[in-house]
Amino acid sequence: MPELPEVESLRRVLARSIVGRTIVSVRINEPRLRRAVAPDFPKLVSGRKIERLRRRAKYLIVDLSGGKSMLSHLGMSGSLTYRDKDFMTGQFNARHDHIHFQLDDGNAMVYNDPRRFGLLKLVPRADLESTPELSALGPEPVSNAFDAAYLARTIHGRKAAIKNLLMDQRVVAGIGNIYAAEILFRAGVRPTRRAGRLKRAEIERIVDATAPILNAAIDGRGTTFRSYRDSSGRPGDFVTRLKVYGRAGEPCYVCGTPIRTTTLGQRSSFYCPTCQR
DNA sequence: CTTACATCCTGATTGC
DNA sequence: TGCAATCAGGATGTAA
Repeated sequence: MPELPEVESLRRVLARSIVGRTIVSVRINEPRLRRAVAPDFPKLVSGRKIERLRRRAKYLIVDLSGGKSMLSHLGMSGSLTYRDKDFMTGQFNARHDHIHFQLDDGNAMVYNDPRRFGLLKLVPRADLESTPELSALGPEPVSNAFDAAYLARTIHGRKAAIKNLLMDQRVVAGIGNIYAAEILFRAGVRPTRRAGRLKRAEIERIVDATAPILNAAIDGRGTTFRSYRDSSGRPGDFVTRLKVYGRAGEPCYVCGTPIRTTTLGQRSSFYCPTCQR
């Protein structure tokens, strides 16, 4: 379920505990994720030191000693949690704990994913940019590369709904269903609008709304709508600041009009029919 | 190239 | 209460 803010929050919290640690062993309980984890994964990861944690879009990249990086994506229901050997022992439901990373300080990191839509693979660091998962990604939404000129050029002539294109990782990388809804509310643009018909001013408002929404979500350590937890098991706070997502029928905070819901690209969409045109 | 849609899978919630 | 239908933060592969 994680979008960019959840993965970034995870990266920041997890980094404090695991950077500098060495992975002494890896146990695979269930290799069948969206694609199967390679059988030689444990052998190749064991003995490697964790040098750095990075994020690209919704991917977490764990740089290991020896020149390889672990590329991970949490899919809809994945989580990477830090298990303190003294503090958290026995407090977790171990169901769906698919991959267990034993660290040299006695603590552990566990990949848990009920729906198994996630990804864990090892990639030579030099090949990261060309690996299929990352090679076609659009710009980071919180970066200078994502500006009005870029977005205007990219969606020019497109007939798809703007919300679907904001969630298209090739257009801009890291936005999912929750934050697409929130960004469009802040921009005052209805999610169903055909992207190619947007005026320049509307495109500018979308771009201008993006970084504040995502940064505020990161500050709140992400959104816990149903089950997201950060690496320490703590829920995110941004749910209390959602303006439209999950608020069908409730009054718009700006104008009081009931929030509406509709379906776009098989995902539910929320918007204020008054504030968003 | 673009768009629409099914599909992978389990669990929580909703509706009758 | 019980059970079935519906929905869930995502990405991809196929077809049109």
